[in-house]
Amino acid sequence: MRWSKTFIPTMKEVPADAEIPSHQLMLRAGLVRQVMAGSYTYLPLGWRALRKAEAIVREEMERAGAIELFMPALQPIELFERTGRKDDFGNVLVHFTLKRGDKTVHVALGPTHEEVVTDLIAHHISSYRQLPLTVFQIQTKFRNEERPRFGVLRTSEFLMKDAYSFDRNLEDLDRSYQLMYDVYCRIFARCGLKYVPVEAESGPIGGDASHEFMVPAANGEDRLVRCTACPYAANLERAATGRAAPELLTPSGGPELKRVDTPGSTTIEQVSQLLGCRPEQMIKTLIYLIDDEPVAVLIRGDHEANEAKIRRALGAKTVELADPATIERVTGAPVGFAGPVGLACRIVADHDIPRIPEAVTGANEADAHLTGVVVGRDFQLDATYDLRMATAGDPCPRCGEPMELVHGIEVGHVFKLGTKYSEALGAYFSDEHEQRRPIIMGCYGIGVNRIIAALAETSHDENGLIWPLSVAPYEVLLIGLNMNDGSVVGAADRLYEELKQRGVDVLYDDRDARPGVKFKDADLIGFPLRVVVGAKGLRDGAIEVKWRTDASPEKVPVEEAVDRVLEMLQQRRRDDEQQAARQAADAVR
RNA sequence: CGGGACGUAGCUCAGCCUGGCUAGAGCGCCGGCUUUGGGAGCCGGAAGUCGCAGGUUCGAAUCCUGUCGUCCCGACCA
Repeated sequence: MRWSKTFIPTMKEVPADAEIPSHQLMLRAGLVRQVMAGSYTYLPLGWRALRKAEAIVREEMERAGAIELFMPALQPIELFERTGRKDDFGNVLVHFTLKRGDKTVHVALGPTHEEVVTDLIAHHISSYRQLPLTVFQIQTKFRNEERPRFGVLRTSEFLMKDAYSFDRNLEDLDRSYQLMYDVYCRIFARCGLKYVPVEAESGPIGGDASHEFMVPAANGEDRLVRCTACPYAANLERAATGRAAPELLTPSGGPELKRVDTPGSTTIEQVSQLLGCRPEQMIKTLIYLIDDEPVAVLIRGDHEANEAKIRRALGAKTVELADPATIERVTGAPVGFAGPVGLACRIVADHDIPRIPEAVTGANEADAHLTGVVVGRDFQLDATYDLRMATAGDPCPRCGEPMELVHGIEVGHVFKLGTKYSEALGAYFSDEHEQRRPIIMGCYGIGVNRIIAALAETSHDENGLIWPLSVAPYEVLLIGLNMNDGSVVGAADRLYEELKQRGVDVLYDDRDARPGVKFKDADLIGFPLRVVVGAKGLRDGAIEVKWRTDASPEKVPVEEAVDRVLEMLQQRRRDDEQQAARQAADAVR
């Protein structure tokens, strides 16, 4: 393609509305343009990159035996009502009514396709002989995000590869799941992403039923915890800590228990400021309704409660913060003054609570707190649990080494669904014993746009983007430096034609622009391989070849140029492929 | 949905506080000349409903009210 014949609106200045690197660079490099908050046009270069990522996803899915199909974005609302997800999604679900003659049709734009695919399978799979089956599609999804942000990272319309597996039993599901997990590793590795598979909340099935694929990035919306020594990694919701349960003592002496006035101070910050103590000295007393019973959960002042951990620790079904009326009834005080001393309800505590030598807590009375609180003397605990969000420095649950907390971009998610949808939508099969059983499902998503955005976010320097060969809009940029110089134009034109003929994915910058402009654009967009034809080099019969990441170019005789370019591309492809295989193998391990 | 910021030319922004003349600059764009290895120089030119609506005023980009839009923080995100 000739630059002069395509459409690449690059920008020298940073658009005021873009804050994070991927957003700024994708706009400046002419990859995307915003249409409104949360929706973007993919310009020719951005679309090419997106389609290359899509092709990698498709190729690997098919290699793993998944079958591609294509479902409609427009779906009957009734399917979402049958699974209860109309309410679950709430405002996120885009739905509206259409007039058809004298009928009104209530439809939704698919935020995902569990309903449609399960309905399809319910109609056409009835025997164990037809299983297992994994289908996938690459399709536009719609979600009315409450707050679209971060450029193309969080949009209300996006390209998603979603796959669904159908199995006879849990063992087969494990196999399907593992297959998808492994494929995801290959996909992200081939796309040149530095990804981390992390454990995620598993939902109804439990165990290792869900993993997210994260790309660590400072501007990522999600947070993950990973061990600095071993491969353990989990999202923040899920991350366990390897803290040991402390010994529970019943001391008698120690500091004096005192009641102090703290008028109007209900937050950790206010109280610690007023009393001159540190948040880590304080005990946060959260009144939860756990299976509808009030329970006080004790968390250190500087920590954050993790409701999933509370649910698991207590073997509960539902965990929700109590309403103000309940809190007042249980503690005898308004919200903000709860404390464990003299509290009537059940009390559970995080491991860190007994380690506070001299704690500050609410006094269960308005406008008052207690200081000098000693666990085991002023109130009793029978056990402690891991009930809080992990933080940086916590010991790894596998090996005990310190963990780190980093932000990440979620690019993929694999999930064991079980029978939620098959039961709701009647997807049953007869097994070999003539038993009618619900089909066991798994679902597997990849945000294709996010592959591009995550690359832009993590692979750039001060001059612009740096694409891997595999998803670059074009692999090679050929620059004719001075298009008023007949010899340059002649040589560059010949080179372009020959590269094209040899199947090279090349963009030819044939613009009548100054060299500086062309070099800056080349770096900004970040084409992997740059080939320069200039008058200077031509005098010595040479052109120049340079990788985006190289400091200086290599001179190549004009007559060897095409072969050299092909050779370099081949070599790089081999290297990338090997590296991807190694990375994928590491992750699978 | 709570909190904050912003809206003036394609882009980045000044002007607004303290109302007043043809509404400005840089970049980009168009034409001309010069220039050609890292966003060139000179000359000339086109381009703006000052987000929109209403109000105050002799007079509004500027003050007031409303509204729409965008961004950021938080809540939310099967």
